[in-house]
Amino acid sequence: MELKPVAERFVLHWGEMGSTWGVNRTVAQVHALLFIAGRPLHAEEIAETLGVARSNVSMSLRELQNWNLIRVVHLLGDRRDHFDVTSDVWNLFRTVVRERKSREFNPTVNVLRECTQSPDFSREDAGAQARIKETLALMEVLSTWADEMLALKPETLMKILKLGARIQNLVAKAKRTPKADGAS
Amino acid sequence: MELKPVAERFVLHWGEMGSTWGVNRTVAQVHALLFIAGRPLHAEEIAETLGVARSNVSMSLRELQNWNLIRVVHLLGDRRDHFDVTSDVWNLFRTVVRERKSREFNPTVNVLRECTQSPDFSREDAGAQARIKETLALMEVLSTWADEMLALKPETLMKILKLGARIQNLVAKAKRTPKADGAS
DNA sequence: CCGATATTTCAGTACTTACAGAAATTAGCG
DNA sequence: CGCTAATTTCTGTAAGTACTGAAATATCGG
Repeated sequence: MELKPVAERFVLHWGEMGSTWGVNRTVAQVHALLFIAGRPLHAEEIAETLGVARSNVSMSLRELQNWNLIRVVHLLGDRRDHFDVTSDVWNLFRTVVRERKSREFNPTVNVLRECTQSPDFSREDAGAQARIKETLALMEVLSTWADEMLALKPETLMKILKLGARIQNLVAKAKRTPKADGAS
Repeated sequence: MELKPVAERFVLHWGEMGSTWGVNRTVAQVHALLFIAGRPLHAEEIAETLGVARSNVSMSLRELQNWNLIRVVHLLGDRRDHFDVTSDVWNLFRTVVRERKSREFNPTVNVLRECTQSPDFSREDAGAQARIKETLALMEVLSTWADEMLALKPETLMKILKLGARIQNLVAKAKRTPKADGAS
């Protein structure tokens, strides 16, 4: 497949960002290619288009599957696996956030919990104890909040995002008239 | 400086997470050590405690300064630079989010903008054009939202976080009675 | 069940990044 | 202005990661 100029730019940029996003260049490029192609591609076609080894594509596809970003599909009369990525950016966004949370956030919450529950915890300096507790408390609030936001319908979430900082007015109002927050 | 068991666990864990957070092990360990110590440390003390080369600490401290996570302080009668990290977890959180946004998010927003404005953009498949535009639109909404949230006072932000998914009730109510969202 | 095609695994190599130790530079102090 | 302590920069090496090409395995059609 020949990429048109903007598609090529997109794929190359996605690849460059990969390292800051925690995946390698090829993985990010494969993802970008599938996203821009808008139809399922087979490994051979991906390898040719990106100019990387077939085996490298195989590994990258597996990695993308671990991220829940792609799925295998089959076309009638074609034995080859084809790979499809969601073209819904909301879905993409939510999957990435969910995965990164579980890789970059949850492990630390767990360790901090273990730290505070350890019999050795009381032997630490008072200040250190306090900072660990505060860190854990903030992370737990953020974790719960993120899970709840991820569970909302995209339209609802979008409304909240677009409201932006004006949200504070609603929160302030809710405080004055507690009934306003309803029950969940 | 001898680390007590929980502090050691904390520092080692922070170091292990470093790679998923986009910094190397030593950088994350130095940060963890300063955070847990709760007082400014000089490079020599850091190197000894962590068991790494003095020069490595120097590079790591520079990196942490690039992240706006530490600052140099001086003690009376001591020529050496001492390094202090904010012990306020809210500050830490906001700095990290701000920095990661500017490294992992903003560059892509810029490239996508350039893509859509390129004269070659119209030559792409209609579907590809649409997906790039949608991606850009979502990222711009998220970007604005994040900047606004980062600008709020911690107490306000905390209230919003604690409200969690119940926020949608306020948003729904605001829609029914538009005055409720006030003006900003 | 055989042959052809598709896919995965593996071993070696190239590339990148992290690190130590030495050398060079900077900054205070007498 | 020279001496000493502190810090940074530099160079080589080690460790880690990504990638290729080949070999092994699996899958499907006939």
